[in-house]
Amino acid sequence: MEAKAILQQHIAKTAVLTEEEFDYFYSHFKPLSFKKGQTIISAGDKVNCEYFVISGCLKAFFINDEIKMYILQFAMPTWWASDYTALYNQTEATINVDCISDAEVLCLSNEDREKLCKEFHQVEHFFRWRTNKGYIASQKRLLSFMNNNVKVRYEELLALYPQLYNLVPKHLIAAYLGVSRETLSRLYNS
Amino acid sequence: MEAKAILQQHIAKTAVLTEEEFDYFYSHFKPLSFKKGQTIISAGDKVNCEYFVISGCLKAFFINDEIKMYILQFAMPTWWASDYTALYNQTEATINVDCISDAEVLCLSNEDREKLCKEFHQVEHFFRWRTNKGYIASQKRLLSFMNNNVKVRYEELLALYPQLYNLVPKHLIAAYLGVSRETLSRLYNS
DNA sequence: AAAAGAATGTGATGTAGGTCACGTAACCAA
DNA sequence: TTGGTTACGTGACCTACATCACATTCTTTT
Repeated sequence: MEAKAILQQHIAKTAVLTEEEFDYFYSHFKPLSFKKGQTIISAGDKVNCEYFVISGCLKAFFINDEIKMYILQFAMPTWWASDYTALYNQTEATINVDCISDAEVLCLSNEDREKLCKEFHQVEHFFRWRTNKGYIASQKRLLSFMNNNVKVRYEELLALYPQLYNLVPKHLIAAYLGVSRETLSRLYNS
Repeated sequence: MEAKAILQQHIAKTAVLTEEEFDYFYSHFKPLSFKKGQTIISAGDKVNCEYFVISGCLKAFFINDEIKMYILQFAMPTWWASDYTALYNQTEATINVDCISDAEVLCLSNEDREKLCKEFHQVEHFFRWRTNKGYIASQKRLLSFMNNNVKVRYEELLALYPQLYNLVPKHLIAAYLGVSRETLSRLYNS
């Protein structure tokens, strides 16, 4: 399936748009292809867009002073990714986004999103719903962080996204769970 | 200032409503008063409403099997609180909400929110913006959890909400930070 | 096919924070 | 005012996970 149809199906779950309206909506998205390892957003950048994943897998991550990486999100097909703090506040990126595998994405600028939200009530509805989903997921992850040890969190993650196990190197899973790769390695070899 | 004016001012920052529209909007909110210690949502409840705080302070928290409490959110005036997972998925509450001090709130049902979002594009806009704020804050807290030790998180929290220091007992601050009260106590006595 | 670079496994040792136990002070409620 | 509950402090000890160091794959690149 091509990009347009994937986006259309994704949107149709929450918003009702005519073919014409969707065509217009879609015309604001810019298709981009990236190779494995390529960077989409670097800390320090001006952030203008958010990215809808068509194929492949991205990661959104933070690097601290001691050069340790923490992964905020893996973005698989039909997921969205960006540095939303930077995007909404028009500040410099503190979050990086790059490609775990070759990836195709659709890029939507902040201004275009806001414009489309204003023009179509249904588009605004869609984005409210999407953010809501994200918010709920984020709260759940936070709770799991406070409440569960690494082992439980690891099992939770694999139960939720079994694809990750083969797709993503273990040290990135560790970076998502917020533990050292050594600890994770010991964990599942027992 | 009374409840209506507080809500109006809060909404006006992101949504444009005429006086009449706002009156209609406001008519869907039910004012409620609670005493310190009273419960608003208990785990297991059916959750129908979200709550906008006019005065006082609420906490939204989770209790695990070992009867340990983790606080997801303190809700101060002009903040919203509920068990959003339960509210949106129409499932039983897993999160509790209760009153840290006497509190006045405005209660809005899930159906009314959705109805108002449908009727007024501007209301939908407001709720998108609100959830967005929440999402960004939640991501930030998650990152701080992974990246910072308790001491830094404690200082971060007090810098962000200095009122909490006097308003909220220390063991609740500990429950928000996800540490034992003993550790927190040792921390700020050094 | 060789060389270089990632990714992973595993031991030894360090440490932040948890748990348990007990004491004191503050705050209600009758 | 007295007894009970809640908040807070502090010592002794324990544990999950981090860090460092080095060995062993597995993957690219040339």
